[in-house]
Amino acid sequence: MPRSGAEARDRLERGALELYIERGYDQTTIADIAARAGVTQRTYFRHFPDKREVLFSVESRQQQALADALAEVASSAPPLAAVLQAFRSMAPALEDNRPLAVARHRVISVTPALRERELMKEAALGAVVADALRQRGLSEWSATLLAQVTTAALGHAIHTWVADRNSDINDLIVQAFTDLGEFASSHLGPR
Amino acid sequence: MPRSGAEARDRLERGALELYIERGYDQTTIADIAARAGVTQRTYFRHFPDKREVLFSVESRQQQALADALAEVASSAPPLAAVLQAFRSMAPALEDNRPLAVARHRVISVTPALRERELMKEAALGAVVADALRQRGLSEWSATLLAQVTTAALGHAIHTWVADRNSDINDLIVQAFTDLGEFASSHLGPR
DNA sequence: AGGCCGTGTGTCACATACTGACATTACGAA
DNA sequence: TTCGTAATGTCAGTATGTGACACACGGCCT
Repeated sequence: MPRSGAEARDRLERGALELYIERGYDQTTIADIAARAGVTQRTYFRHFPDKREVLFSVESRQQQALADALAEVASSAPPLAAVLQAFRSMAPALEDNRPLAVARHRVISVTPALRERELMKEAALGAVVADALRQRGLSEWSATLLAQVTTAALGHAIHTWVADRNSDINDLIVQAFTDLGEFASSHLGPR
Repeated sequence: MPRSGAEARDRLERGALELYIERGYDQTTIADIAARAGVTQRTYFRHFPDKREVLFSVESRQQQALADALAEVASSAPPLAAVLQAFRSMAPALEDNRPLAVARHRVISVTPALRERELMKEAALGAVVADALRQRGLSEWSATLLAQVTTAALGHAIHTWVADRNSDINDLIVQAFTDLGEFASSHLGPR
């Protein structure tokens, strides 16, 4: 009964999120997820490499979107501003499915195994930023440093966003970058 | 043959690192590690909760050391400077067992599962910093933001350090913080 | 229409990570 | 010596993840 395969994958994603929320990640088995989607365990593992990845298909799309956004930023823009602009361009897509993001976060925040994977995805985002910065001529050191730091700031903004139901992700991102600049220049080495 | 328990734990840690390096993480089984340490699988799992944690006993000591260092920094010091000082106080301990750190990094960098765990440990370090900053009166937002960002910078410094055999971790930490301040103030909002 | 082919799926068998329950051994204190 | 405790061993079981092979559906070509 293979019509497209994408449908089964979709059912698996939705079902997994439901089950993880209903009875918790540890109390959910792959067999449960597969059953709810009307497929076999083996089919689950053909769509996702492990039990965690089923929650993170969004991230790969985000990663691609970020790479595209970074490529489109004027090369004349200073590095930090370029990253900020790229991050802000992700805001609409995020706001669009906020409910899903909140649901996902509820599970992830109480499940160490999922938190680990989330950190890995954040690191992947950082790698994308680092690549872009390298292509803009920054040194290996500077590109990686800026990428890691800005990605951490983005992560913090997103975390705050999902925790506070009347907050705007765009504002939070800008706020994070602003505060960052303020702290750095006022407390360490004003230059 | 329970002499102290700590000895077995030690043998497990050393043996695991050896095996992970010799044949790779995926090609190593818990049974292998236990056998090399002269114990049973079950004993391994009494000392470590899973296959990854055996490489990260250093991190918990670092975490404690960082918490202590943060508590000792003069409360008059501005936040970023306080964090920097605490980070620098970890330098000697790091330099002391550099060879071990390099060996560990070799395995971790080529093993996604271990990289994930490493990110988790970095996040734990970030949580310690955030706690300290909250106690210094920073808002939840600022404390977390600064903690995440500075920890990312520290992580970058350490990464560079293990990759370059004639580098000094203390210098790299200072360099990271300096560059951070420079970038932030010169490219975003000079204040 | 009929036959071919590729992709998604089911089935089976298996290695390995982890866990709970209970028995056993070493070592130190009384 | 005896007793108690902490570390270990043993056993049985569940769950994750993987390889090999067979089957089914749908499109394509002639």
